Amino acid sequence: MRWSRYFLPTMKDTPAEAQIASHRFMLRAGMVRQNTAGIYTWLPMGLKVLSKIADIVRDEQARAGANEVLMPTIQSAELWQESGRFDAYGPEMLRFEDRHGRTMLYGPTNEEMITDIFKRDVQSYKNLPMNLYHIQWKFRDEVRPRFGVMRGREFLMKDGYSFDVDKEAAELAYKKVFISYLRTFRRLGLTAIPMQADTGPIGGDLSHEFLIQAETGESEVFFDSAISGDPAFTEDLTSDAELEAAFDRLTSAYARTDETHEASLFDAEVPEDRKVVSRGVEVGHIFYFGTKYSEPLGATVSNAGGKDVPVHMGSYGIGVSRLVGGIIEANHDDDGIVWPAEIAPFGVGIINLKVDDAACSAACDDLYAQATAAGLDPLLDDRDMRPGGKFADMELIGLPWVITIGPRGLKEGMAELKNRRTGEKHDVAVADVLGRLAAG
RNA sequence: CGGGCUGUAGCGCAGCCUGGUAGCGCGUUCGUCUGGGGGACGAGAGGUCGCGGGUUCGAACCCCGCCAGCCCGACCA
Repeated sequence: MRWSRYFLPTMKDTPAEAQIASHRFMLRAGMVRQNTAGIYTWLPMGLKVLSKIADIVRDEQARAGANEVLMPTIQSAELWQESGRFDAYGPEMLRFEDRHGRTMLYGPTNEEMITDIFKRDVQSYKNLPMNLYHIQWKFRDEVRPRFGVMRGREFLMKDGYSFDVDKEAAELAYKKVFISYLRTFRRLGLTAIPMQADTGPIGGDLSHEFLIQAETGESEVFFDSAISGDPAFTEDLTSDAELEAAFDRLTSAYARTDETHEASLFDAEVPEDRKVVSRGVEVGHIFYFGTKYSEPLGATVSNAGGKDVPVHMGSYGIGVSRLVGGIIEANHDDDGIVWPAEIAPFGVGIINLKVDDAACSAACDDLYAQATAAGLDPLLDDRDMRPGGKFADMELIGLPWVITIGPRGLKEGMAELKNRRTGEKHDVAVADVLGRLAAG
């Protein structure tokens, strides 16, 4: 992409409303614009990152055996009245009427709807286990939206739902998702620590939240530092036995948010030098809730004995749009964002220091073509601007690598290659720069 | 939803107290000089001063009402 043809409006000043780093940088780097409290438009570069995150989530859902569907944002109130949640869910749920006077709502979650979908077409345990998910916009009318996309009212979420014939099978499904989340977050460049959670308005009796550490996190977190060294964070587990063992290790160690924290237990279970007290951003939340929805909504299957039983369900959320902010919270410096490679909006930035110098522009165009051919997805800054602004903008948007070409170095056939994260700079022959980049 | 604050050009802000020609920096347009970390000079464009009402000869400014946004708290993926 050539910057001159890309809608990437950067800002030098920080809008007054942005308080935290991720919000500031997302506005300054031209990723989002706020429309009204807690509701944002995603501009091209922000959307690109959002899509990359969603694609990684999809990829990992597929690996875990889940099927993607797409349910609507707008729901009828009827199913919610059947489940009893229409009255139980507070004013956070946006309700309204259509022209016929039917009560509608903008879905804050989809348990009822997926249960209804399921029950129409699945009648036998032979079709189980089943895990269906979608990635869809949700709306929760938060009293006080803040922190940009980290706590908006409209947000993109992956929500998945598992269906099993009994509690034992359902718990295995839960554990599989638990482990798959570790891998998903790892690919996003994050260590998300699973913590024992309250089950909240979704309901149920087994629940974990996944939190990444960040100064600006909304929850206070307490955990045993030994957890983050567990091999389950870095290794892939294949057998059910390995998976269950990892689940047991991770869930038996102390890791709680302020909601469930018990100081006496923390003191008793965790040696002083392994105690971590910090803040975290919740990026995932999983629940096992048994037959809470299948019973009232009549979602039953025939079991092996020929008897109809309500399905055991779990639901599994990942805050996709929130992750964009969360990843920036965990990956930035004073100058801007520092993207993890896999979700960086472009693989490399190329700065043309002097666009009206024919040789310089030719060298940049050539390098741009090569980088494109190599699948690096480069962003070429071909704007007629002074160097200072270009450097500052490039740091702000945080691409992992930046190649700078200017007339001065070009006389010697040299370009500069800079690593955004480490700040290391090297003068490299233009002909070798992509090879050097590939070598790390 | 309690408490506090703010709405003036795309962004950041001054002006309001003490009513009288709407300003500054950045950005933006054109030109010239520039060109390795947000440059200089010159010339422009851009504003129903959040909305409605009131007071007044006259309101960005004073008064009343409303709306929106932000911060702290409670709440939340």
